[in-house]
Order: sequence, then C-alpha cells, then structure tokens
Amino acid sequence: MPNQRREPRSATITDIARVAAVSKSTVSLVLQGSPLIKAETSARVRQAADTLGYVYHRGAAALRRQSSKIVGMVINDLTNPFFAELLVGMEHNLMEAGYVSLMAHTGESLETQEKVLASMREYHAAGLILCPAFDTPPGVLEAIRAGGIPLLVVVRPIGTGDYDFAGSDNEAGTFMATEHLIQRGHRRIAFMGRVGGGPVYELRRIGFARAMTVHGLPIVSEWIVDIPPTRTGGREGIRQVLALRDRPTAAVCYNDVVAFGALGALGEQGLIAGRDFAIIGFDGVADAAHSNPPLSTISVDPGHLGEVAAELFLQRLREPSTPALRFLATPRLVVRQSSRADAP
Amino acid sequence: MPNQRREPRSATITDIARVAAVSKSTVSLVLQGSPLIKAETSARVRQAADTLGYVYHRGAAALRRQSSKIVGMVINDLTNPFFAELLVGMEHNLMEAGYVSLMAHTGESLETQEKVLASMREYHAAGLILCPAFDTPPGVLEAIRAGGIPLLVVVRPIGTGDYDFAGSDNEAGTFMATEHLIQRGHRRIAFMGRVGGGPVYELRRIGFARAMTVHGLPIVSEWIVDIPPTRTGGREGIRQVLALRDRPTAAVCYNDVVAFGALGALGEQGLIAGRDFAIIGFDGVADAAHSNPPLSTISVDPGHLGEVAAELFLQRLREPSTPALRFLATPRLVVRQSSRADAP
DNA sequence: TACATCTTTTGGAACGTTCCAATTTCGCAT
DNA sequence: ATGCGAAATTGGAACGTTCCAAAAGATGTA
Repeated sequence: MPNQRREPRSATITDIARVAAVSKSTVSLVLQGSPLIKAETSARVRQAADTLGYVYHRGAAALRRQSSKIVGMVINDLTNPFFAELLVGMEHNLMEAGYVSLMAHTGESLETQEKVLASMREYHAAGLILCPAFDTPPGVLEAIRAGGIPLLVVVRPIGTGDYDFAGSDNEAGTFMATEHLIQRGHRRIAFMGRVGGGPVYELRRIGFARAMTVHGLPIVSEWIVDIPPTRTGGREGIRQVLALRDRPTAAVCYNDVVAFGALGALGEQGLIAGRDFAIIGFDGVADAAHSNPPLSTISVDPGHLGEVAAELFLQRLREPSTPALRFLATPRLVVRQSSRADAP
Repeated sequence: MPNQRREPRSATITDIARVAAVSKSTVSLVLQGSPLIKAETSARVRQAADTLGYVYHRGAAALRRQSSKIVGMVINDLTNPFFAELLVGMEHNLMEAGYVSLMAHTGESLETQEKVLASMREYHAAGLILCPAFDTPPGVLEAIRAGGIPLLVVVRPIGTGDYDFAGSDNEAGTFMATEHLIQRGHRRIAFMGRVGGGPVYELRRIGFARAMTVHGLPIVSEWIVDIPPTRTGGREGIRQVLALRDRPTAAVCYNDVVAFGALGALGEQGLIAGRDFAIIGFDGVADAAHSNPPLSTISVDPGHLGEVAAELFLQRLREPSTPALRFLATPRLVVRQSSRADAP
C-alpha cells in the first residue's frame, strides 16, 4: 500500500514558529541564514524545523519575492546524442548554481514548441534556454522577448536579431573537415545533409564549398546530397553517393548521427569506412569514439558547449541589461579510423 | 540590447477585473471556464485578458489550491540513448496530460541524486518519477514515501518494498537472447556486464544462465565478463573474450551500449559481427537498427516503455491510495546482422 | 406586490513565504 | 536608576490565485 500514511499537512514556517516560540519572521530570517538572529535562537529554530520535518516551500517564496529559480529548457531532439550531451552539460552547471530545469521536448515540432513556450511562461521561469526546432520563425523570439524574460538560444541561430546565443563555428568546422579529406588525397567529396535545413546547414555547406574551392576542386551538384539529418538519412545518403557515376571517395556529413548511418550503410555494402571510403562527422558526440569504425569528426565537445551555454545564461540573469552575449565554440578536428586511410 | 523594455509589472487577475468591470472572483471563474458565468460577461473578461497580455500565474494558483502540475523526473544517465528515449516517451505523455517536467540528471551519482530529490520536494511536485542511480539504497524510497508524495520507480527496482514500478522482464529477455544464439549453433557464449551491477544485471545474468543450462551447455566462469556497462566497457569486454583460450563465438551484452562498444572492438580486430562472432544487445534503442552491422537486440521499446510508465504514474496521481502498480514490458527478440550468421 | 427559486456575481479569507517598519530587549556608560 | 544606541525580534501587509458563503439580479408564481 504505497503513498498511504500521508501527513496531515506539511509543516510550515508558522508551525516552526510555534514550536520554537518565536515569530514566523524570525523563522524566515533563520532559514535565510540572516546574521541578525542570535545564534542561540537560530539553533532552536533549526532544531524545531528538523523535528517537524519541515520542507521549504519554494513556490510560496517565489510568489512573494517576484523571482524563481526555475529555468525553462526547450530541447528539440533528445534522441540525437548531441543534444542529450548538451542538455546534460547545461543542466549540470545550472544545478550547480542553484537552478532547476523545467524541461520540455519538442521533437522538432513547431507546434509543440509554441505550446511549451507558453507553458513555461506560466511557470514564471527566471529565464529560458531554447534549442529551437527546425525552421523556427523569428516571431517566436519576439514573443518571448516581449514577455521580458531572459532568453538564451542554443545551437541554431534564428533570424538576424541580436539575442544571446551559444553555438559553434560551423563554417570553420566543415572547412577543416573538408580540408582534412583533401589532404588525404580525396578529390571527389560529397556533402550529406538536409538541403535548406536552416542556417546551421547553410554554414556547414559553405565551409565545405569554400574548402573545395580553395583547393581548386570542383563542386558537383550531385555531391550535395539531400537527406534528412538522421541515421536513416545517412544510410540513404551513402546509397545515393555510391550509385553516382564518378563516385566520390569521401563524404562530409552534416552531423555525427548522419555519419553513423553512413558507417552502417557502408558496412552493409561490404565496404569499410577509412579503407574504401572516408567519412567524417560533425559534433563530436561520445559515441563517435566507439563506433565501427571509430568516427572522425569535427568536435565541438557538446557537454562542454552546454556548460558554457549555462554560464552565459547565468551571466545574463545576473546582468539583465547588458548587450547581447554570443559564444561560438571553436571546433576541433578529431581524426579516427573512418577517415584515416588515404584516397585510392 | 536584449531583454530590455521589461513590462512594468505583468497583468494579474485583478487588472483584468478592473478593465472588465467585474470582480476578480468572476475573472477567476471565467479563466477556469466555469459555466456559472454568463456568456456575455465571459467574453468581456476574455477580451480584457487578451488586451492586457495576461499570463496565468500557475505558481500562485498552485499555492492556493494545494496541488501542482509539476512532476519531478530524476534520470540517471541521459548519455545512454535508452534513457534518453525513455525520457522522451514519459515527457511526451505527461505533457499531453497537462503536466510539466522538472528534470534533473544524476549521472549515476548517489550524492547528486540525494540533492535533487530534496530539491524536488521543495518545489512541491505532484509526484516523482525516479530512474535510480546504481546502488540506490532502499532508504531513499522511504524518505520520499514519508513525504507522502506519489512515486514511480522506473527501470531499476530498489530493495524489496512494494512501490509503483515500471521496467522490463529482464530474465525473460536474456533467456530469449541466449536461446537465439544457441539456436544459431553457438555453444560457447559470453555474458558481458558489470558483475554486481544491481538487480537488473542479476536478472539478466540469470536469464542467460538459465538458457545455457536448459540447453545443456556449460557456463564457464571466465565467460561472465566483468566490465562497466558502457561503450568503453563493451570494447574492453570483447578484448577479454577474444583473448580466452577456447574462446566464445558469441556474446550476450548487458545492454545495447555495451554491444555497440563490442561491435567497434570487433571491427578493430578485423572481425565482423554476425560473420566471425555473434553479438546481441538488450534494450532496443533506435541506433541499434543503424549500427555497423545492425545490432540484434532484445527490445523493450524504450520510447513505448516511457509512455506506459507515464500512464502508470498518471493513474497513481488519480488514485492515490490503490495497491502498488507494477508493469513489466515483455521484451521482443529483434534479429539483425550482428547475430545472423550461424556459429562456425 | 410579495415571495420563492434560480442564475449570476462578489467579498474576503486563505495558501506559505518575504521584508519593511516598528518594537522590544540588551549592554553599557552615565 | 536612567538613558541610549545597538542588537534582536516581531506584526502584518503583500505576492496572485481559489473558493466558500453570501449577496444581488432575474424570472416566475400566487
């Protein structure tokens, strides 16, 4: 019989006051650790609180002082380990700072994103961290800003306004990735991602294209493979690439998840990445070190990015009216098996 | 200049009352959709609320009616896709039911778990869903129960008390897995996981052992490989297994993550899972379908398990004093490449 | 017109805190 | 004893809701 024996009513500050024979104001001060209260009284109050099994009512406190320790986190896709690791990093540092995360998952649906954002407003979060769903219109930001609530956008920029943002240098990343493959001797290189997949995609594709151009290599339009940015997409992409006449010998993937799909599809064809074909991903999720074969990638260290994002956010909370903060993680090339062999 | 232009003070029910020339009681009733209020008045109130940009203050409401729509979710390891998918499933159904998730990540640390549980109590969550960290002592449950707050334990049972629980039939799962390998002709089969890794490990090992025994196969103690239940652990495990004299031809892995590590390590040795060695995982995470090679696994459909868990929890909230609820997902054998070939 | 009944609206006390202003208590010098 | 400044404590209003009991309005009946 679980959840039986429910307390008659949980103890309040007033109950403590009665037991400790002081006023509730005193109790409040003690609980806040005020130096105004005599040590002796303070001890008595704490004792009473203990025996009553008192638990602080953050809701009531938040109502009175107009501020909460809740931060709303809106995440687009937790099944992508990149976002999971990012979330863990953010949550960790926020918790460290005494905040607690009201989390909502949008699954890339604009509709649910709209819904949860409204909901977070009702909970009077101290601020919002948003990993926007694909194609989030700038109006969404305006709506939040109009509410006067601190907002940090993560990973995917939205529109052109100036808001706090933490992400990574996508163009530099794919530039490095592509250059790495070129240095391995590859000349026909594919780029696999969702065409029109927003600014992140755009920048990554541009970085790819720039590296190709800089090294005097042609960019064949068929090499820009249009697939959903998922594992399935990656599989599909490799199938398309392998079917091309004059087929590429390497592929830069939009992200690690796509790359994982690609590794799988190669294996299916009896090919080994890093021997028969080169694959490089983007993000640097933990799994990349353990895939088959281990995946070369452009790492932005998602966990760390999350922690930095949290710091940025906390800074914003401390300083509500300071110019827009912006952080771009510098990506790092991590070479593993999947791109190790030279081009044929 | 973000977050500027902050509203003087956000509109309250009283403001609406003034504008609509009614009492705040009326406004409250309207907002609750009470049928008591005349349609005409109701419209007027709603209109006023709109123009004021009113946003409902859930905190205040929760304080007054002693109940909240917050559910605390304590998750041990989001970097394991199993838990990420589980979380997504739970969160989805809870949101559907109008609840919002206060999420905290413990990273398998008992200390932070203790801390976040205390914190959730302060937020007066309507209930708690706990994916316990490894080796969580039963005392933790008692503490929560003493607070009289509905609790659902997920995935990992704790001690012997009767509390609401949602998990899967672990023994049946590894039994199936092992039997599947045996039917493929394997006779020397390893089991890789963290020895002493709690009840889930125990049951999975027992299922494995039972299948071996039932089919008259010996269980060699060296085949029970002791590794951390992570990707790295999986790599390490395969290395150990391959080094054994009389080496096994197949391995049942504690979970999919271990299996992924195993696939990677096999590849490193130039071996292909499903041709040179058979691997089967446990959990059925989405990635399993896309690994290299695709991973055979005992699927409990984590997303679905999450949804069911949420339903169980909601039922508990509706019926606070009903006997302990218990759900065990029936695992399903999913055969993919990694175990497809027959034993040599 | 007066009364009963039903519908609609409302005052105000809660919920558990915080914090200002005011009060009491204390220690100490006169 | 008395006064006085500092230290310690306290009363009570506020935060934005809900909801009970009661009041007010509307409608119908005798």
